[in-house]
Amino acid sequence: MDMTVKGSDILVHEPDLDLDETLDCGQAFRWRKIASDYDCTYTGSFVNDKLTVSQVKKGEFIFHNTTEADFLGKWCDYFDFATDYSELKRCFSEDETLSKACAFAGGIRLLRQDSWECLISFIISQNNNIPRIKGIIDRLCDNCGGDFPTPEQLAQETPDSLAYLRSGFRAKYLCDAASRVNSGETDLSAIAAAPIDEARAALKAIKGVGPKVAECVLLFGMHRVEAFPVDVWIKRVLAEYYPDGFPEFARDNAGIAQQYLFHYIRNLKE
DNA sequence: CGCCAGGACGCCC
DNA sequence: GGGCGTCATGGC
Repeated sequence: MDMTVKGSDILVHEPDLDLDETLDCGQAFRWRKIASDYDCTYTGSFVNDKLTVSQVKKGEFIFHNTTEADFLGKWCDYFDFATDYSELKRCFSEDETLSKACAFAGGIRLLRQDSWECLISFIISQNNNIPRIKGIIDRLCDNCGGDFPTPEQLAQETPDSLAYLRSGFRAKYLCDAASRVNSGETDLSAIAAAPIDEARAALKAIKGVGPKVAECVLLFGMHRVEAFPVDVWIKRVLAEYYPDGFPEFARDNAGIAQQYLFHYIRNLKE
């Protein structure tokens, strides 16, 4: 990645990024495509820091109204620009299916998201579809003036007071998660640094957090790239292409491989 | 209309 | 420990 400052914008060159593939692949739910004269433009947030970012053409981006300090201190990390995805894809391409998945959507990057927002978002995601997940999270943030609620804010709610979310049976899970995080009973920073099995167990102590949601929080919210969320789509990939198990060589970055595979299988028409 | 969704829980055996 | 019905809601 290289960057140059141009007025109030930051121009970025990064071949291993595609905004559509990265911001609309089911890892984050608060990015919205807006009309623009560029290839595509998205507006969204990291915690409560807003950003509008455009893809001018393949591999070329504009981070609008961003200072160099903001870019280097925040967005550079969020987009995981320090990681060499070309090297990762070369490694993955040893496997035939992974090779196809990387070729299909080579511009996916694993965003380094906020653990609290991820926890809440993926509790909402269970047995749900992506458009409706986005809608519920929209209503949650609209209720907080456009920002994502803090643990303290959400801990004051009850399943009844969250009825406006229309999140169904998940509302009671949101309340349990908020209560535990707000009280300190669940320490997300400590979990992020804990051995992976210990971290899994601590997350699953929260009501409504099972194996799948725990893996998503570890992967997307704590950047534990060895975490491997298995949903209905990945189950299909494993059954169809990996009857003898997922390749050992990709295990340390299984979560990133999972992102390529998830996007690949979901968009494969036949 | 019926089937499904980036699942987890509670109960049963 | 594994299998199955249930849980709200709405996208398609």
